[in-house]
Amino acid sequence: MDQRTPASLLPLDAESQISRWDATNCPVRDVMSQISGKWSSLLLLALSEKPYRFGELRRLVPDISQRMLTQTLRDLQRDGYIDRTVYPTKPPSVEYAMTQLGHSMFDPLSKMMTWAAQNHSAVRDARRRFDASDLAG
Amino acid sequence: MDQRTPASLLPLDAESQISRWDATNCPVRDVMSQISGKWSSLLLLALSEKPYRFGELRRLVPDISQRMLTQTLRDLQRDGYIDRTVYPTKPPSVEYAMTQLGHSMFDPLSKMMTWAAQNHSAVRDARRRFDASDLAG
DNA sequence: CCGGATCCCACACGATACTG
DNA sequence: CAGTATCGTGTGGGATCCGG
Repeated sequence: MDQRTPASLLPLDAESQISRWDATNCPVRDVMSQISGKWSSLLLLALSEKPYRFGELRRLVPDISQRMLTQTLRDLQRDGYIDRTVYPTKPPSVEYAMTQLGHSMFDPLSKMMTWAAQNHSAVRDARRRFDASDLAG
Repeated sequence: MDQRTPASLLPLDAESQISRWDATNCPVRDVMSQISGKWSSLLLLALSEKPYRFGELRRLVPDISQRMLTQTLRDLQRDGYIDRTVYPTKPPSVEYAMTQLGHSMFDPLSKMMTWAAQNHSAVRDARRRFDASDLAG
């Protein structure tokens, strides 16, 4: 099925690799903790298509609060995934656009999201089975 | 089962897609919220190689607490990514092994982890630049 | 050896009101 | 329009002790 041992990173001599990934020294967690926020992936999905303005993003993701929209966009900008451009028009408008780094990151991320969408029912089934069988014990 | 065109999922007609992904109705977040836990990806990385016992995993990820190791393994089992087998030996031993579903999920996940490891420095640079320039203002 | 039970805290996230 | 400021909460996660 899948060829494991991705490019290089995971030669998976686990004893020598994983043991060094403590909390303060793990690049994977350092990078992914941002992406795995509640709204990051959805905003990246939107911006992977084309740039959007603040209000547009707000309408695209209706159940996000202004606070979290601002904060998530700021964090994504901080990590270099998106650019923020202010146009000093009469009512000011701000446009967010995905950077090159953001696109290169969204490529594998979108595959994760696709997998999640396609296998959602399988995961839900596994959960129901687990809850039904093992919980009473 | 998936009424919402997840197959193509990302043709990114955002107006018609994202707006429906509210908190209670988003398969992507439902699946990924588990994976994006602090320890899930590391344990999946270890188990993608070969099965491990509880104590072995504990030694592989030294800074994890027993509580979180137990809980994370339980959640991964619940979602169908790993199997748990108890051998009733004198001191009981428990082995965890990745399932087929787990391997199919780890394939895109490992690509995300590879990207994170390879682009860690770029992200860190972006952060330093952002903190230096924008924070004072 | 493999956990469960309990206590506790930090922080992500939400709701609301206010500003340039 | 595009944010900031403040307050409150749920929960992911750590430390520790207890049990089969």
